[in-house]
Amino acid sequence: MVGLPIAQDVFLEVFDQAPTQDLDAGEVLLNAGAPADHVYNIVSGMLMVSRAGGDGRRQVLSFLVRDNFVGLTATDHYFFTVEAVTPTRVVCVSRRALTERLASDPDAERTFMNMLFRVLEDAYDLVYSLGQRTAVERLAVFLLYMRYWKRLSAGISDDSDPALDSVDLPMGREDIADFLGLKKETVSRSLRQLEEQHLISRRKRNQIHIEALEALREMAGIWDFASPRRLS
Amino acid sequence: MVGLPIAQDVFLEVFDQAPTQDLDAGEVLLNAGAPADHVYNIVSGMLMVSRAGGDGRRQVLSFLVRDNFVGLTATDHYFFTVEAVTPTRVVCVSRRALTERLASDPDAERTFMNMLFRVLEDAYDLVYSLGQRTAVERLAVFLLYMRYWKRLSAGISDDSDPALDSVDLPMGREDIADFLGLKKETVSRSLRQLEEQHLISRRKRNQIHIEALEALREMAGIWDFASPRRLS
DNA sequence: CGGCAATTTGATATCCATCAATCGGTGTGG
DNA sequence: CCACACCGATTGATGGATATCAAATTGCCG
Repeated sequence: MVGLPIAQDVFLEVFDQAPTQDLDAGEVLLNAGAPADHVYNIVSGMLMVSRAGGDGRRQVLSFLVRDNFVGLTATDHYFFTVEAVTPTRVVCVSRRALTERLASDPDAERTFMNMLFRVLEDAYDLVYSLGQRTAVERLAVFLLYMRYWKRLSAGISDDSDPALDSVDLPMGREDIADFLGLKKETVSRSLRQLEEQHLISRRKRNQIHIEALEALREMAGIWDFASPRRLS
Repeated sequence: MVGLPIAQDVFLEVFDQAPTQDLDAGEVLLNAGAPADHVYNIVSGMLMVSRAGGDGRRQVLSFLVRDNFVGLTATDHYFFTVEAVTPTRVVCVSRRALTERLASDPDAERTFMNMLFRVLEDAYDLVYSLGQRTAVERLAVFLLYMRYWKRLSAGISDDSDPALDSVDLPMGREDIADFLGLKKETVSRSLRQLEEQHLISRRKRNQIHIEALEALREMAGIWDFASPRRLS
């Protein structure tokens, strides 16, 4: 539905000869309310999925990177908006084509359903964060997710690879805030707080050096999550 | 995975000759960490699904009623706890049996996947509530969900049926609080506030009369949700 | 180098949490 | 049938975390 990390081998075939589409940073891929007739797979870059209330409030539901999947819904209209955070390339497949592929290939269908479960687990992780965790804790979790996404994007298999010591934050503070149920000022202050505790440091505004990974994990309380494997 | 409103016709067959199990109020059906070898379907009563952090914090993920489905995960261990809110009867099927049924019946599999999407939409509704809405707004949403659940449980098809003017809150204030990311005192005060605005009234402690349905919907902002159909 | 937008920082306000009674139903025993 | 005790809910008083409003600052791009 919203974002599915996908086992490449299963779906490459469907997406292989599909047309690609390039998006600039900030460009909208699809809008809430539009007919949900296509699904997309990310080749490179980063997308942001969000849902807007009628009164200007907005909740960011997820950030998606390479090999994630976006655009599937239970109904025939999207109920979320997807836009590019960085320049992004996607491949585009009609919903029908995907459905047919799944119907004709039980293996693919099984894999697909497992991915749905993973997305659901991610959603519940977010629920736990928003319902139970403090601002600094949410930021700690977020940074670990960014680290994981970087690992995915770069295809790094070794968790202790030094390249993962720093992570970029390509999205604005307000996007982070709307993801974590905070305000942008609070995001700033919480980052500062992590810095003062020497868990992170910053040279450039949007690049975070992780100084104390284990302490950050401690603060994030990742063991309270369904998918700690991905954060550790 | 956590709670799936299920199209009865598709699954009755699997669950038909399955053994039933009765739970008292407060009794635990399954514990986080246990091997995930069974799935359950609710016949009557209400279950509560929750996830506990290592430090005593707890997030209630959902309340489930008749025909909802519980116990499926992507991994081989439950990562949530399920307990009965009211006396509850469930039917119990081994995970293998369900998997086989789904593998052999494309229709069932399709239906099942659609239900997964619905669960996911519910999870994102909760994310929106926790991230963006105030305490009173969350209570308003919660009451509308309770109304919907009552409608499901009682099998009422007409949304304007006067039986739906009142809803029971069989769970304690603390359970509601942990579902909505609040504290029990705030739940009390928010209910009082809804009462003072004449949106609801109370005769018995756990029975809410909905005095102004449309105003309550307004306050809940249900149009900001993925599944407004179910709340209206 | 200068201007602009995003971020950070500061001061204050608000909402919700916390801590502490009190209330009110419910069940039990006299 | 009433008195009492218990437990959850409510209410009250206060505190703390985050939001809000308002500068300053930074860094980026022309």
